[in-house]
Order: sequence, then structure tokens, then C-alpha cells
Amino acid sequence: MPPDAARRSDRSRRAILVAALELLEALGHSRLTIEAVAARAGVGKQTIYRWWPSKGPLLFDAFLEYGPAGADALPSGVPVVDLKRELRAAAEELAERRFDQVCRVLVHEERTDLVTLLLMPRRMALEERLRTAQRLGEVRADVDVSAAAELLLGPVYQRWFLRTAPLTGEFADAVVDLVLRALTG
Amino acid sequence: MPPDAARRSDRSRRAILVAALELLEALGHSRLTIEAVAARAGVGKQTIYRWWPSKGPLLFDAFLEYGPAGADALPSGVPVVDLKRELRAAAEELAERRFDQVCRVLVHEERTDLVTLLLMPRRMALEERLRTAQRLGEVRADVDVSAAAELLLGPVYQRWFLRTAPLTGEFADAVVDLVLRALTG
Amino acid sequence: MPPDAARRSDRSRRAILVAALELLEALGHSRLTIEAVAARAGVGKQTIYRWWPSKGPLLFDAFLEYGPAGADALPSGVPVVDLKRELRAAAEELAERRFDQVCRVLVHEERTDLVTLLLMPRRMALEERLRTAQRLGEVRADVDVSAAAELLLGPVYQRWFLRTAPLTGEFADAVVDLVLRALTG
Amino acid sequence: MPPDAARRSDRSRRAILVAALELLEALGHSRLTIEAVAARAGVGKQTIYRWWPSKGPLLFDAFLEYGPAGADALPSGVPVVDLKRELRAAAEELAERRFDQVCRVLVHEERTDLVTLLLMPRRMALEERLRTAQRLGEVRADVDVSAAAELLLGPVYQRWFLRTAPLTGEFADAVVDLVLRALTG
DNA sequence: GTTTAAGCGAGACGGTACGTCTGGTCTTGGG
DNA sequence: CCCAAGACCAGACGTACCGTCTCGCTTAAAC
Repeated sequence: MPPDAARRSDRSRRAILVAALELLEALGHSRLTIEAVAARAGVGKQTIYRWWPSKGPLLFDAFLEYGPAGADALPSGVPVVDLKRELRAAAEELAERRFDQVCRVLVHEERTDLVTLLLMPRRMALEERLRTAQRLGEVRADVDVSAAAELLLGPVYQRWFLRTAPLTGEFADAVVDLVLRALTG
Repeated sequence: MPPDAARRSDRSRRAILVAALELLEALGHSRLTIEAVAARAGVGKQTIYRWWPSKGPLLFDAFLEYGPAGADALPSGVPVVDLKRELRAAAEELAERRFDQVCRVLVHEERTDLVTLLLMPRRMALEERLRTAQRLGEVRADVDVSAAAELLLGPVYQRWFLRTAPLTGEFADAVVDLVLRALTG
Repeated sequence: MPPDAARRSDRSRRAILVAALELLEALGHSRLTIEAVAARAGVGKQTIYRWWPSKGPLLFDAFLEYGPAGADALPSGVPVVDLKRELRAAAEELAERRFDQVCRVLVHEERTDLVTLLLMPRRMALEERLRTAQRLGEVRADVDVSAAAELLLGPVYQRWFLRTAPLTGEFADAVVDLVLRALTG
Repeated sequence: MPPDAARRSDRSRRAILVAALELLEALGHSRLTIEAVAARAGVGKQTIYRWWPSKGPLLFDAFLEYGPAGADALPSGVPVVDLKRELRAAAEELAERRFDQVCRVLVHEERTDLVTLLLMPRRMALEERLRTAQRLGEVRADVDVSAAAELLLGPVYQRWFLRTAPLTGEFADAVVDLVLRALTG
């Protein structure tokens, strides 16, 4: 039977999540071991295995709880500016070591549900900006917002994941400019 | 000092590469072990470690040598048709188990140089089609072919490694249609 | 830090010792591997390495625990008879495969302290008989019992480890007869 | 078929024997590997395996060829003095590292024929002294010279092989004194 | 207030694979 | 055809982690 969450030690839980993130940053995803997390957290291995099935979900929780706040600037109302801001923010997020490594663990474990969850807020915000742009007539009305978001994020994700080229703000801007040409009347 | 490549046993080399691919297909990248490859190839483990540092480069070589031939159809000369063909081919390649698994091992081992190498031929072909289109005036002369290729491939690669949605031919076509709008006069 | 002996699994410990002796008997000391002992005992290799540094001490413990009982006959009180009995017993012990093989492993690993420990009981018994003989006046009072024991055991041990000649009971008797001439008035 | 001894390279042979003894002295018998001998001798491994079946015979040859000369003093004619000289010489020989290690390899490989060959000269000399003593009436005529030699050497070999106690000249003398009591009228 | 019964730190356990080392054989090119 | 060199197959070595298990010990709810 599953463990009783009510009696769970919050002290241990937090120690584990913090230790996981610290080690992830220090060692990278492939050298991170559950054993080391337990040792650094001063916790029995079983306490980790009791609450998480593997590294992936553990790091996911760790990131959710101790990851960066991500307080975004308010939209300016100018579509092209806001879209660029949003895509640059996405690129910067991916460049952060913790975020990057967590995502890579999740991709490696094929936990796409969790990766998606992690990437979703950014995507929702981007779609919101696209809808605004649509309302203002800067994007054609027949454009599928979801497809458009994929078009914008695709090149960014690719550069991140495959590291084919540096993931700069200028690149993000260029993508926005190019894609916008496809979306305008 | 490094081993003497001139005296290398080609018989063993081929047996190892074949065994690696077979086991990769049967077990997937996470269950594939060097030990099993050696056993199936009828080879000492040392013979693998002598020539490859880890699973990643081993599978890379295996795929290069015994991967699919990739005999592509001749270009039709109609840019939109050829671009769609090319992007569909890229998507189909990624969907193939062997290719997928090899790439994932390489990403996990942080050997993105090799992933890039693996993906490069497709990209080169795509850029060639774009240049043809440019010559025919279907793509503006000022468009950066490399950036355009990234725009086309980005969404496809994203769906592949994040598995956020099925990687169909229709999707590839849609990407081409959308991006072409950005690239035409 | 060293492992916690209190939490040691006695089941595993016994299984390992038994397996070690069985394999020693079946294979001889040079073909005996830790790996095989672990497999036969149904135990992880680490459980052996955790508690023993090498084959030598492992086999030593195994022999101490599961070696022959050594229930010796009561002394008859006749010195020459008891000395012969004792030396014959020593010779027979050395002829036993398990004992022989354990000693050879220990000598090879330069653990002569343990060999000595293994041979000590026999020697103590022999010295006891010599003291009795001394009390009865069959051995001169000024004889060093320890040196005398060495004189008796030396030829036996020599034949054992050099295998220069068969180690028979008659030989042991002859040694006793000869040495006694040196020890009597 | 066996290799053709006539075409054997004497240069290699000597280099191997010297290297073997040097490494034996440096590493001890259990850490000595054929591989290291070949490397140090600048010789292919096969050249060793072609001419010697294992470490034992190799070291035996090495010792015979490059071991100490052992030019012994002339006998004094006084039996007890000569016997003591002889047994002390035996003890000193065994104390020498090279001799010791070669013997141990041979004992470990159960090549008692070769050990015997190595120890035989000493034993022959000792028996010669015993026969002289017998001729001079210091040893009874009915004493079996061979058995007597065994009685003398046994304790010495034992202390050497098992290292139960230091193998001093005094000890050798004491053995002679004690045993002589058994051999005189 | 005691008594349970869980979670907990600790770490031993049976396993699996690692990457290294050595043994003994086979192959290649040079002399 | 011997030799140096060293690649080869084979398989044991000792280590690192895996995920499970068992120990006492808190510790908080249920009695």
C-alpha cells in the first residue's frame, strides 16, 4: 500500500529537494545518483524511493519548489516587442543550468508529461501574446495560434537541446521577425 | 599510447557494430550494455574499450555504417514539393527507432557534436532545396538559407524529442506552408 | 568507515563460507574465484568484499568454522605412543585437501600469521605430550619443549609442502623414534 | 610442433631471464606477471610462452643462470663444525630474497621437481658431511643418512616457509646439536 | 498517558554493469 | 621461421549504484 502522506517528514522532503538541485548543478544530470542525494540530504535512500519513482520526478519537484521565481515584465502592448521579450525569456530560461539539466533528465526518462508541464507556462504566455497580436490585426485571423507558437519555439528548443549553435537573444529576435512575416496578412 | 589502427581486426569491428545496433533495437538505449554487445559480437570487452570510449561514439559509428541507406528521390524541381518531401523525410528518419535511440544516447552523453553530424546531411539537403527555391524566385533573395532551414527543422525536432505531439507528414507539410509564407516576397 | 558487524547477515556469512570450502575442494586454490563463491552462495560480490579482504582470510574463516572437528583420541599415557599418534594426526591433517589448499592460499598471499594460527592447535597438543613425557622422565628435563616440537614437526611439514616424498604414518613414527633418541637421557 | 631451439635468440632468452629476476626481487612472486617480464625484457609475450610453460620454470632457469655462485668453504673435517656450517649455509640461502621467491613460486605451482632440484645440492652436501661423520664414528653406523638429513633440514625449511620464527644461525646450530644426540651411539 | 504503527536514518543485502587487468593465443611485418 | 609488437578472446578483478530489505529510533495519532 502507498505510504501515508500525512505523516511525511517535511524536513526530509525539503532537504532532499535542495540536495538534488545542488548536486544536479555540481555534477550534471548523468553523474547525479540517488545515493549521493540521500547522503547529502542526510536521509535514508528509502525515504527517497518511498516518495519518488526516479530521478526525473524528483528533480521536477525540486525545480518547481526551488527553481527561479520568473517574475516577468508586464506586456508593453506592442506585439512584436512582447513576442520578442517572451521568446528571449524562453531562451534565457533554457540557458539556466538547473532548468536545462532537469529538462534533460526528463527527456532521457521519456517523461514528456513533466517536460511539457515545465515548458507550458512559457508557451501559454507566448500564445497569449499571439492572440493579442491577432486581436490587434498584426497576425492574420486564420492563423492557428498553437501552430504559430510551435513555429516560434521550435528553433529555440532545437538550439537548446542539440546545442547546434549558441542560443542568443539576437537569434530569438530573428526567429520572431521571420515567423511574423508568415503570420501577417 | 593509442592502439595501432593498422592492425585492427575488421572482422571484430564489424561484428561489434552489428551487435550494437541489433541490441539497441531490441533493448533500447538504457538497457543496452557494453557487456552484452561484447558477448553477442563474440568479442572481448577490451576490444570495444580499446576503440571506443563509450556507448555513444560506438553507436554513432554503428549507425553511420549500418544505418539506413537514405536513397532519396530525385528533386522534382517544384520547390514547395521538394521542401515538403525533404522535411517529411527528416521526420520519418527521426521516427525510426534506431536513429532515435542513437541520438538519445548521444544527447545523454553530451556528445552533441555527433548528433549534429548525424543530422547534418538532412539539413544540407534541405538548404540545397532552399537555394534552388531562391534561384527560382520562390524564396526572397535576402533570406538567410541557414536560418530558414532552422525554422523548418526546429518544430520537427521539437516534436521528436519532446514528443509533445505526433510527428506526422501532415505536420511537416504544414510547417513548410507556414514558413514559406515568411520566405516569399 | 568499516561496516557495522552487528547488522551482518549470518545467513549470508555461512552460505559464503560453505560455498568457499566446496569450491576449494572442487577446483583447487588457483581456480577458485570470489565471483564463483558469490554466485554459489547466492550472494552479491560486495557482501564478500565487505567482510573479507581476499581469498586467504575468507578460506581461513571457512576452514575454522567448517573444517574437520578434530576429535582426538585420549592420550594413552605412554609417551612414545602418544607422540606418534599426535604426529600422525598432524600428517593426516596436512594430507587433507581442504586443509592443504587453505594453507597454500595463505602462504601465497603471505599471510603466514594465519597459517601459524591454523597449525597452532596441533603444535600445542604435541608440546603437551612432550611435557608429559618430560614429567615421566622419558624426555630429559633440560630439553626445550618448543624446540623439540619444531624438530618433530619440521620433517613432516617439509614433506607436506615440498612433496619430496609421501607423507605416511610410518614416516611420522620414524621421526618420533629418531628424535626421541635426542631427547632421552 | 615444438619450436626450433637451434634458431632461438639467445639475446632474448637472456633479457627475459634477467628481467624476470629483477621483477621478482622488486615485486615479489605474487605480483610478478609474464606481461611485465615481456615488457621489461623488450620481448613479445609469445617469446616467453614459446619457451616456458609458466612463471615457475622461467624463474627456475633464471635463478640457475643468474643466481648466486655459492662457492662453499672447504670442509674442516670436524663433523659437528661442518654440519653446522652446512645447515647455516642452507638457512642463509633460503633467507636470500631471490632464492626464497623462486622457491615459493615453484611450491605454489606444485613444481616440486624443480624445487627439489634447487634444494638438492645443499642436501647432497649435508648428506656427504653426515657420511663423513659416520665414517669417523660420530654418527652411528645404522643411521639412515637420508632420513638424518631430513631431520636436520626439516625444522629449517619449516621456519623459512611458514616464517613461524626467525631463521637464524643459532637456530641451525641448535638443530644440529639436538639431532646429533639422536645420531650418536 | 500510554500504546501502537508509521516514517525515518542508516546501511547491509542481492544484483548488474562498469572499466581494468592479466592470461594465453593469434596475427602481422621485419630480419 | 624466429622475433617484437601488440591485438585478440576470455573472464576475474574490485567498485559503484541500483532498488529492496531490515534494523532501532523517533514521533504523532489512536486509544
